[in-house]
Amino acid sequence: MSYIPPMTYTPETLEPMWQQRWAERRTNEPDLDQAEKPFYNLMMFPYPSAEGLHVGNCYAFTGSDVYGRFMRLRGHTVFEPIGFDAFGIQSENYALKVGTHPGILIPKNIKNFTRQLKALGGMFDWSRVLSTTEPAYYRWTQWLFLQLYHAGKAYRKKAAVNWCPSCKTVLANEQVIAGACERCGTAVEQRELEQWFFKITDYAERLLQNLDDQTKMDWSSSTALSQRNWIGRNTGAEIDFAAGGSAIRVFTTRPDTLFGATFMVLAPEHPLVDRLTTPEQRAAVSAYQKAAAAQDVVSRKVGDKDKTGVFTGGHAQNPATGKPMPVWIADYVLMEYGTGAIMAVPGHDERDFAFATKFGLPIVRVIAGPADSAATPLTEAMSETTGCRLVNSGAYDGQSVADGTAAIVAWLEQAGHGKGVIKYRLHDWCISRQRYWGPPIPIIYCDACGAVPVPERDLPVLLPNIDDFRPDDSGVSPLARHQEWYHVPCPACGKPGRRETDVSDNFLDSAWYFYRYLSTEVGDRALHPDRVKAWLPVPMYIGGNEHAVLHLMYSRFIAMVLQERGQIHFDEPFRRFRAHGLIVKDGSKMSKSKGNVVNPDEIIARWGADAFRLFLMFIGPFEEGGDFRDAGLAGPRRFLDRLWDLVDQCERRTLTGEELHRDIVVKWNATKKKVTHDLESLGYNTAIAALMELLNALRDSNCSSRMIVKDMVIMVAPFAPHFAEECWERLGGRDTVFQAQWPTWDEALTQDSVIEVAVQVNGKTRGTVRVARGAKEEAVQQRAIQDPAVVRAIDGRAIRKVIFVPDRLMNLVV
RNA sequence: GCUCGGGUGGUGAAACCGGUAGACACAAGGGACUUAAAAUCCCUCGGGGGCAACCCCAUGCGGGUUCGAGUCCCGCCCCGAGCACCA
Repeated sequence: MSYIPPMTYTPETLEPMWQQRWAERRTNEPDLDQAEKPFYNLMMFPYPSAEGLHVGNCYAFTGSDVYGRFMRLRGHTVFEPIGFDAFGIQSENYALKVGTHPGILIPKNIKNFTRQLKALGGMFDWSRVLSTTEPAYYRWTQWLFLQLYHAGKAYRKKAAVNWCPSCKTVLANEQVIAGACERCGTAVEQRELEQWFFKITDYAERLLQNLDDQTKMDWSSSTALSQRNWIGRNTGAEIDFAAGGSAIRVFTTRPDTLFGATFMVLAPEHPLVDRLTTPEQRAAVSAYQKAAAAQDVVSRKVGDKDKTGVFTGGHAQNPATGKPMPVWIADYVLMEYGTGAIMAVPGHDERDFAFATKFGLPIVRVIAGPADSAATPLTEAMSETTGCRLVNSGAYDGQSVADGTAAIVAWLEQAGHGKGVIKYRLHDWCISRQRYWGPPIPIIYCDACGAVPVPERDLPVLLPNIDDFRPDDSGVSPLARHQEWYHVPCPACGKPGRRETDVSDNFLDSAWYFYRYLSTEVGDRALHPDRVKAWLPVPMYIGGNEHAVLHLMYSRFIAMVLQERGQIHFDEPFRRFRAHGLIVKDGSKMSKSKGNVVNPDEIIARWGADAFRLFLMFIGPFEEGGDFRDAGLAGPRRFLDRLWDLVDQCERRTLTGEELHRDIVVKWNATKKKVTHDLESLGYNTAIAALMELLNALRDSNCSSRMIVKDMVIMVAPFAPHFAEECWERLGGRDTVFQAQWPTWDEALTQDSVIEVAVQVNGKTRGTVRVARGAKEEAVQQRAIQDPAVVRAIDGRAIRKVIFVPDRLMNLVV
């Protein structure tokens, strides 16, 4: 007899070996044109930061990968692509900080990310990897801009940006800290610049309605809710107030309070301000306008401020009461929402109340609650509506808020003073960035022809590789300094033209990357029609809720435009979306300043990627996240060690069902059922617990059935792929465990034939009885009243009532 | 301020539709093996009482509904996330 050395589980050699085999055998590179049951398993692609993969990335990718591998074992051809979202302000700011060109930094970061992602063992198709910074990619980002342009969904207008007068550069909102530049601390002001916008507001209603369409969208409810709030649908009315020969148009959600509108407030930059201002007030008004403009965009909008404002000297007329209303300007009214002007109803709006109180303007009650009369004084704004009625409102007195609203809107329409309208909080998408690190917007300005789109054949508009990519005091993108790039003939008339020097928003890159994965090797188009038809929309998208509104909303919008242009066959790109939870460390958020950042490389080196993956999926419900504690890795690793030994000892001969212990057979079938259901619903933590239970049961009963062990290896494969591959091979499997069949179970064998039923007396559990499954009430009761503890609890009293839940519990009420 | 999500042992967490609260795992303590340590294996492990069989208390707090509540309803407190002068 030859000596067989004990097999030992060594992930540090085994994992790289399998990663290499997957690459050599092209295990994870599906044929996109011939797939029988295609399944597109998408996860949000990472931004390749200099720090490398963090635990949050690992968590998200593992959770998504587990699902993809599970679907593959269930017989689908799974496409699981990966790429890098490497353009944008994050990369650029980091490059500025370390003083290295992003064109040098990014490839380095991508290389590091690639190494780490491979070490984590994801089922990625590395033959189709992409980066948004490659000309072969952003050529199509620019093409996409042109699609929107030609669809009439791209337009230019002036909009405010944050401007640091010291750094002489545009700042993103997140670079403004408490009204000051994050780098130099100088007070930030706003500047008006011509920028490109996409008309996402044209789709507000559709974006909202599709959220309720179960056939198109099955999303995490929290994500859908964020989108609803972001779109912010409001019903109300637009009302015109006559003022000095023209009309001030306002939007209100409370037309029922029209009789309580005692003054008007315009945004400082409202176009009518000039005309309404009287000579005596002119100086004060211009000073206020100037001060408002000097504020940065962020602090201008932050609430809880003291109300400020200036009287213009002009008046408007309330169409309902006929009374004159002084017209004020104040920065609490925002130009970009509604019409930039409001009718102020101080009695029933908190902000208007504060303003009226401060400046001594009249406050009138027009809504009364059940306990109020028309004359009850208002000590604060009253915004309740339920059970309330209109007062001091002429012919409308006594009507409910709902009836009054309808009646006043009807009167406004009939009298020509206004109409009922729906407004959305959603703003058009500003895609211009006065920056370097992004795809140049493909537009050329010509004195004769205006803004001319770059012809498709001239794409990509390459981002020139300039050394000085810093923003400077010119106030325009650094690209404007690159003379030979900047000056270009007009594509329409051939006369000298100038390129658009802004680049597009990073979110445009990520709004379409999942189409590009399907055509990475096809150079001449962004959308591969047959593959788009076969693989999209995405059946399962997993990502972080931090992208609930921006990325996910923009991707939906882009799909709607592409569908209208006949480029794709759907308007909702993500059939299912699931948001994963957040990983914290020892109870608090991981951050560099706290020094509690976990380095995945170290974890993998110490415990192995499989143990790491198993641990991440085990620490809590995937959609809720969990708490990372280093000690916790021991459990999953021990589980793998034990399963490894079991594979080692497992019997050569396959035992038949009859030879196995009944308890084990039940446990085995119940586990297969539970693990399958849990994986379908991303209940990874409980699926792993069930596998651990089965392993414990096998060990306790000294059972090493080959049949069961094989099933366990398959079920553990989504979590611990390298481990499973090796075990599979040792059990005589070939090629890859991922071509195995997912285990099936016998429903009749998922429960034991004899079960324990709890016996309660007056709702308190006093004992249990073992009865045959499905036992009748009488039989259970007969056994129950023999239990000594139950007898004691009944204490000779008569049973008044019996509650019986078959196979679970009996409650005797005395 | 508004809108979501969440409060269960020393810790991470389980608990199907209202039906035996604490599965699974970590940590801790004790034991076996070992010259020793590591690893491994076995036992204990919400709190209190009792020699014991057992009994009482316990899912953030206070009420309620129910034969029965971690789960449902009402009112609070705390933590996390998002939105925020949106008319």
